[in-house]
Amino acid sequence: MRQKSYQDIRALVLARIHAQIWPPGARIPGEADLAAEFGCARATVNRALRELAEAGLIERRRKAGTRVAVNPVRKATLELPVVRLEVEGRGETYDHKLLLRETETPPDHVRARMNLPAGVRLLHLKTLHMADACPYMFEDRWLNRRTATGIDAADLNRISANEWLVQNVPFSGGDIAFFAAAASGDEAGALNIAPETAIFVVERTTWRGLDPVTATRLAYAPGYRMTTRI
Amino acid sequence: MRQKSYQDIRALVLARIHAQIWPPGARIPGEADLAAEFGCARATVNRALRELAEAGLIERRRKAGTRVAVNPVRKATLELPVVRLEVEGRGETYDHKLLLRETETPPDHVRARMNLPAGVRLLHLKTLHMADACPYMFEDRWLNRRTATGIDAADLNRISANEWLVQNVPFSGGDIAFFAAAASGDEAGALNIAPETAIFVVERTTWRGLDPVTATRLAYAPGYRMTTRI
DNA sequence: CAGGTGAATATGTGCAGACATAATAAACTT
DNA sequence: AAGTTTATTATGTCTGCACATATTCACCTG
Repeated sequence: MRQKSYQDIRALVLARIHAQIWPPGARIPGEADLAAEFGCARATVNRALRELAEAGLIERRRKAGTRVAVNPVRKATLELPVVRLEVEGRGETYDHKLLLRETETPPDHVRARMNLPAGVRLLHLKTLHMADACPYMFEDRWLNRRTATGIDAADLNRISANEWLVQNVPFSGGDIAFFAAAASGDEAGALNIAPETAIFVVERTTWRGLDPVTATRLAYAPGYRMTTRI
Repeated sequence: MRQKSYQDIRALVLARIHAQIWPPGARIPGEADLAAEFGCARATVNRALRELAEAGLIERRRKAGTRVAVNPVRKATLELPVVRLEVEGRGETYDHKLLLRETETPPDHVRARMNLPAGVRLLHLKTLHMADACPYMFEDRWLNRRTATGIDAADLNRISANEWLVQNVPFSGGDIAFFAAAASGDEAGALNIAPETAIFVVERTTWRGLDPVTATRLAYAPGYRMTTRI
């Protein structure tokens, strides 16, 4: 290891933390010191430490220095791909059925989530996503035509609303919630399971600036596991 | 905005993507060009674009250049703090009860998750975590004494195993799964709910190098929502 | 025309130096 | 002694330059 990369430095620092040479809470040498010790530029040390800080393993503050995190808040990154790619990524064939497409007045909890005034009418979609011809996920979506312009011209039997949106309506942010619920009659019927079965639910609201784009409730068929590594 | 920071550049590029000046799939100018246009160093542009790439909004390849992602795989980062901090962070008072502490032979599925040979005996812990004196989460944990050395000396009535581990056994990685399940008798009893109620479950296995440290199943009380923003 | 080869090019990373900024510690004042 | 100002210091970031590396594309060759 003649020339040291920032990844090498990161690994070296991580090793010392794991070996408890620098135990939790301890202050580690400054960037300049480490650069001198490892024989590289301070910028290189900086990048290594910055990444470790982003991962929650160390805490950095100006003047105060860098210390090993006492309660390392592990950050898990979940990838939220388009459903089709998620299914195809596992080698299964994807398909979807549009079950409902109506303009309706949304229930209050949806209206509240989207921060819209009373009386608005939204496009309501219900879609069943399938993997290898088996029910995979039931999607209940409310769409704001003001931000999702062009949705009425889309052929949602060919391309799912999910996919149409990511490709056509760039959004700036969103809220996501994951929880467990007992399957509603609607969901049980679509997924072909008994009502009240425990299912994994994802609720997502996306925004374009301050304007809501869409609010969705994704009900996954029993057995679904969302996984990641840290 | 006399001097431009990498955050400014990032925002400028993001704005062009949102405004569809650079639509999905389009190739954007090279770093050198952008640096010239924005009047900053290439390194600054590089950092801005690197962060956007990490967020999944653009895709970069050497020689091929940078293009706007067609299917932006949104990455949600979940913070997984120690239970106590999660509860206290919401202004509730935390408490926990150690319900079981035995050395036992783990069931096969646990043994498989931890990649351990048949016949091993592990420390088995059951803990009920509470928020404002109400059952909050039931934790079923199996611990490997080889990696979690010192656990037998810990006073797990004062500090939860969860917290003892993060502070004493640095781990190098782990697998996490989130899913919904019907509450088992054990879980229903501890959480004081009806059996078969839909609950949110997190299963985590952590490793130190190639050696397993612990395998846990966290069963959250009904109503629990794991949330984040993207 | 198939297939290999090498030049061209965009990103990836390293370095040294400089200044900016935040937070602490020390000095000073009232 | 308490509060305020000032100096110090470690991290944060920018610049300009250099070289590394992965691809692509054009070209050559059989």
